Amino acid sequence: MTSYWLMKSEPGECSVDDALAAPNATVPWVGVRNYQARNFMRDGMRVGDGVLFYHSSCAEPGIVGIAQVASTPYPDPTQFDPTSPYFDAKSKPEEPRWLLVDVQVLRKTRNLALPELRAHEALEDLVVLRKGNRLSITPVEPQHWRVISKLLGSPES
DNA sequence: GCCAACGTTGGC
DNA sequence: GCCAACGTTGGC
Repeated sequence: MTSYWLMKSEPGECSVDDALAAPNATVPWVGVRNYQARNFMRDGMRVGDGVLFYHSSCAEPGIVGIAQVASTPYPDPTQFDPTSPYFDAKSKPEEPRWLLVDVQVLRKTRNLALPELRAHEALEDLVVLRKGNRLSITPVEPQHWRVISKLLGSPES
């Protein structure tokens, strides 16, 4: 059973264009340091799950691409790198605290920005639209995925 | 820069 | 376990 997710990335860190430029349009989703978000990657995601690629902390936050989960979970290497902003001194290689998955961009879309998302009643309960939501990874209900796919103009399941 | 909302930390 | 203080996220 395929699940769907929304994953936030700051375009200054890794934009959808950056991801597209990577080999196989695939990037390791480094830097998640929130347990709930980590647990979604560790326990919830399967290879092939649908991903909405979202730009956050930028001029026009919104959904900018369709992607998929492209690996099973594995340790985020940046947690062991003292020069990385994501370094976590309390995490040991024999017991990694932070896991990630690879994400492959399938296609770039127009920017389906927040005001447009909010304008659709069918997306009222989309987790990322909920007030105070700060989670960088949130599950997406199948009906929300369908609505968003349609808005993005894809021949989508 | 502001601020609401939430997560984490640490004293007790 | 409680909770105040603090830090972070992220839209505006």
